[in-house]
Amino acid sequence: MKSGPHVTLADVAQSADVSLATASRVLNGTASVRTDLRDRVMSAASELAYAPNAHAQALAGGTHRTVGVICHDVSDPYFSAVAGGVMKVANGNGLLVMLADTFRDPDREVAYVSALRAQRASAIVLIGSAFEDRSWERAMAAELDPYRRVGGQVAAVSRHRGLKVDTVLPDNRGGAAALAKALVGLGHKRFAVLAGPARLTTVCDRVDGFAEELAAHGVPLSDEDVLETTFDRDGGYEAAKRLLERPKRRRPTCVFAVTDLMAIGALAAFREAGVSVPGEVSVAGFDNIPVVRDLTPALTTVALPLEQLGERAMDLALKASGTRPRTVRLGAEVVLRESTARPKRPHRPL
Amino acid sequence: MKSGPHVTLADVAQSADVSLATASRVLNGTASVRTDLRDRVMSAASELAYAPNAHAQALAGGTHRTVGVICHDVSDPYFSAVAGGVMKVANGNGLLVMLADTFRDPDREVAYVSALRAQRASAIVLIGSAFEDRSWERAMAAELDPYRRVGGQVAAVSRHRGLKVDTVLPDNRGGAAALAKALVGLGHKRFAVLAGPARLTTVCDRVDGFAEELAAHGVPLSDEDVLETTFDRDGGYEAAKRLLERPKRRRPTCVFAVTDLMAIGALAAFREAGVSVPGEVSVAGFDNIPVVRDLTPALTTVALPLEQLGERAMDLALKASGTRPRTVRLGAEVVLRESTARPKRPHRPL
DNA sequence: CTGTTAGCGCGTTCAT
DNA sequence: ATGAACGCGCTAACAG
Repeated sequence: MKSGPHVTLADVAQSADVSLATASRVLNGTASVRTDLRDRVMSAASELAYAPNAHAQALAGGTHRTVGVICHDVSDPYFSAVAGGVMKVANGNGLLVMLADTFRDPDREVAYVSALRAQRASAIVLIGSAFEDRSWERAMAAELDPYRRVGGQVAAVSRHRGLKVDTVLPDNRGGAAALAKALVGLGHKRFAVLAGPARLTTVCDRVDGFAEELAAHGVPLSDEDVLETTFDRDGGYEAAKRLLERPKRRRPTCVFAVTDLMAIGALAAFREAGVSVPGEVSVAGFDNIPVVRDLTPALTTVALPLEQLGERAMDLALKASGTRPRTVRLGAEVVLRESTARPKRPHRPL
Repeated sequence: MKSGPHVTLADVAQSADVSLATASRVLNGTASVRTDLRDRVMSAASELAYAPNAHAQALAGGTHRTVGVICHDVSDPYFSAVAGGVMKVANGNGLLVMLADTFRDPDREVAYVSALRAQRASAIVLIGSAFEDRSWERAMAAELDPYRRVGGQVAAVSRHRGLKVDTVLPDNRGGAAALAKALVGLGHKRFAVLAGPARLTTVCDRVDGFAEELAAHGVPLSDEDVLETTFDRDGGYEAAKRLLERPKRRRPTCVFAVTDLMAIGALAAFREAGVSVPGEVSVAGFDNIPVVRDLTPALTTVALPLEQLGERAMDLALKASGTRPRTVRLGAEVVLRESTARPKRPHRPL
């Protein structure tokens, strides 16, 4: 911004005919000041529409009331719900938040941490699943470590392997396992999983938890039954289309999409193809984003306390951590709705 | 943040055995410096994990690379889509954005502008419908005017009566009118409108546009056919419930919810009550948030270019405005889908 | 209770 | 090409 003729504290002080210090004191309520001076300063400030320079305040050792939030994609309901939780407690604590949207670009994520560090944000909250990538972790750590060394707080939602940060951990594994169990209990024996990029820890955890539970029940899940696609609605749509290309007898009776958004895409694909859900195929998602209960059929999913995820993360970031990174685990709960049912033609074991 | 022992430019300079000025020059590429010095500074900086103090930079007259965005509610798909657009172009211009969530509290909105002003944000983008409220407008103007006087850029999405700011204006009125026309064309003669708080300009524009077009076709819309409720999914649900309390013959054949989210709530209420859509009642929304095409029945709505709304607003905020506030109008387009159909039992005029 | 003054970390003239 | 010094706007010691 091409610094216009900003009104400064000095202007206010002069206009009120008091010293700089006095003006500062009344504006900040730091110390008591004679009433008449107080009034003069206040009216001068409002007269001049004075706005303190936060940069100068910060520099002079005043407080930083700003925290940073790094989010994969605000327009994804999952992330925006979590971000909402973060903002709620930030708001409650009188904090300003700088919300960065990385558009799912790992590099941009690192760049933003750097920028937030420059801003001297008092805390940084990382929202979104981490990338399983050595060099990325190294780059991230190179920013985060010095930041924390000078007192910066960091908290993350989801598992970040290499980073030793406070984290709020939804039970991806357990939730997926519980879902698998419920689905097997319904009688399904032939599954497909619509998975996102394997480098995302969230994807791995969910797929693994699901697969292991299936295995525990003696239900196979071959590699070709796990379709990797993009981590969004269109990914789910596309993967479901692929499934539909298979001959009917080789199709699964139940499809687990690792996120609700992907499940929504899958539902759309099935509807277009005239494949009835849950008549011909059951569909389940994960997250329980607000809209899925209003779908037809309402989506079976694993419910995560989305807002809480954000709230707890901000909580962690607000109270200085002691020695080791803390972990807050939040439960996941299977919500059976209409998109899943007993399979029509139960598969016999081969 | 309790200022830890931050690494400063001076530290880097000393460690590299050069002057402060030299260190500054290489780090900013401001001027050419001898290669060996350059290298020494660079490695010292990286060795010490130096992060420039953005506050000091800003204060010293350097550039501000941060803009502010004020958003009603990030977890509402409409706002998050628009916010996504804003972030996209901010990102593209190397800007850091401070995203504030007001949780639909008008006062908080003013408070945030004040904070952003203190941060010397180079631009402020207002996302969300304005409040038709004299004293609110006054308070807002009291912050905005001085801000712009010193070169601050302001842009808003939606109509803000009292504020003379650059604005991106979706065609709420025209879109609603076009929708009304289409619905009348389908044969509907008895409508209900699920409206949000009348103080929101967006609500007014949509309701008025709809009502006027109906009137133009000789279709009445009495006051009791416009149900005021909250501006969210639950509001739509609740209002639809109220509709269902009426005796069947007094029910509308078509319901227009002023936002898609409200329409989703209404759809849920009808489904619960066993009222078929569009069999017994047609439902239409407004906005075309991503998920509505995936509903069953897919929702008829008025499509707004949500991301573009944000993009254009950021564009406006980035290029200094000349004299008078500019207005960018963006069209709205009716998208007929399955949630609307010809009424089963066309009403005869009384 | 009030005013004066010394930095906070950095960009930027000025000399050199 | 490099270095010394000033000032951005403000808070927090220190005097008075």
